[in-house]
Amino acid sequence: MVLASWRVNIIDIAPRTGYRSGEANIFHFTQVKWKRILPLSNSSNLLIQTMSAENRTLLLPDIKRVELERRMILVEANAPVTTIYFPEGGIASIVATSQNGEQTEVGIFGREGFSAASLLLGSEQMPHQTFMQIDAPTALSIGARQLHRATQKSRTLLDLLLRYINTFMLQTACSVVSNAHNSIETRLARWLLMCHDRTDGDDIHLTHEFMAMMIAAQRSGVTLTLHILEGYGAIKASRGKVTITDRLRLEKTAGDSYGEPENMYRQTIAPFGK
Amino acid sequence: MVLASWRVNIIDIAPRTGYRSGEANIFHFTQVKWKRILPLSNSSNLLIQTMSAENRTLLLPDIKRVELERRMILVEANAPVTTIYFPEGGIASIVATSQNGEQTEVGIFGREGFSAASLLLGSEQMPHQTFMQIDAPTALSIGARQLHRATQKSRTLLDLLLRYINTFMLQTACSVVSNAHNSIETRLARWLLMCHDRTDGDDIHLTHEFMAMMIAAQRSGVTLTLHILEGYGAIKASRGKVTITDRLRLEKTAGDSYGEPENMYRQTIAPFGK
DNA sequence: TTCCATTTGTCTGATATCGAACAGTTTTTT
DNA sequence: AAAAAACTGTTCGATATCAGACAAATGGAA
Repeated sequence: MVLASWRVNIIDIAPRTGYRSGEANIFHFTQVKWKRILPLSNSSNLLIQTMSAENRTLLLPDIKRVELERRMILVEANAPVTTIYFPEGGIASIVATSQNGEQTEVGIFGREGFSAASLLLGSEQMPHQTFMQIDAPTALSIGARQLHRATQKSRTLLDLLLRYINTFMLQTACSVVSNAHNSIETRLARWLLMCHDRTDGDDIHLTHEFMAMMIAAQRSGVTLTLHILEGYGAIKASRGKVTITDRLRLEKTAGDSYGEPENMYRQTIAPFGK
Repeated sequence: MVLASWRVNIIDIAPRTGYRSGEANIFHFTQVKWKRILPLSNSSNLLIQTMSAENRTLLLPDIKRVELERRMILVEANAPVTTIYFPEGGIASIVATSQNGEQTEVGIFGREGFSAASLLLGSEQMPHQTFMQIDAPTALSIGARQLHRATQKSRTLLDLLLRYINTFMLQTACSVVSNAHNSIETRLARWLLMCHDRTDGDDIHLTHEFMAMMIAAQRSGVTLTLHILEGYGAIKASRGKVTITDRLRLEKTAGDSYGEPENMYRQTIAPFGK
């Protein structure tokens, strides 16, 4: 059973439910906590940071600051989006579910992006689910309708968000290439780098099972590959956690599968990553 | 050597050059012929067809009708786009080239779309190349600057084109999934269906080598798989040509890897496909 | 017609990854 | 503290696909 907690923001009522690997849909909702609003200009979401003061002022009345915990669903598949989130940390994952229950990641975003981007491309719903993979300390949330209205009032706001969508499209395109040609080792290195860019510090809290889904591989293959990367001295793996110890070594392993979307983000939006 | 014929429209000066398989970049330019302008409302490009008469009027002064022949490059990788094409037939392919020279298709479009869509997302250049895979009888062309200006004047025009971009993003996302989990057989079936949707009749003129690149497989694997599909009675293959004889059978083979973007196009833009 | 580039058919062994299993370890729940 | 659940380490045979080769067939060019 999956509760649609994303429909409304709820204060401390939803006990964190466990999940079983192997179930068709393992991502259950979890709680959403309200936080007081700080000045938007202090937001660590890069898009909020980058936009003009006027655009921030335009959004301000409709924005709330919330906490996004692990496994919370931000966008339900095939259901209208009501709330948009601009994470101020953490990592969200967009996944497609096949008829046989297989889940495949088609993209990730963190404080450099926002959820349900395709709303701005005119579609209220998509066949993909978006959920938090790693806690966001906080995120700014705004009603879908309110955001939509703001982008109609301000063309510069729309343009900024569209530029982000462009980098996200490029990320997806790179995943097409990576899934087509790269080894598990390369894919995992690329993916760890993408997570590293979006987190503070060098620790990534995730299980092998999760990573397996993200890079479209077997769980046992991930365990094996993590050992190889550990052999290079690039990472250190422990239960539920991977620590990046030598980023350059990891970049070497990822080769040209990593970097294009990140560079485009830097060129067209704002400084990003490590 | 790749000549940048896409920079200007040229009348009958460029002899069609041959190509050798195995070269780093096998796609050479070919000729562009001018055609007289017919009323835009008669265009078989679905976006042009679908937009309001006002939006067509807005574009009209800047539009030319041209022929796009096989292997012509519509968008050069990492170079500013100057001309946008709305095909009235044929198929264009967007490919990424890795450092080792491997080419991977990240998407296709025909008369349902237009080239260099990311222009509207604010980027003048992308690391991908777009070229004609199958002749377009004709296409409507317009300067990048002119199109950009038109979308700033008309929000409804922009919205229509953004809706198309959304379906294209979904197509790319489906390719991520397909490359991750589907067999060559499934991938090829999906890809043939996508081509079938965009062509008149049931013949698709392409070599196995091309198809191999498109679905990220070996050429010999494609030959083998075509025989399997032929065994089902789904297609008939001959030199340089695949004929779809049983589309339903092909859809069965493709399973749920095919259909999502096509359905979204139908729901949000216009009738499409077969 | 003859020639030659292109395309297809068909092998081969090599190998990365799958898919599944099970034991051992750590964490959470009761 | 005991029990259950979750996670990791490791193995192993099966297999889809790779990667490369070469001959045969086709079609356009000379």
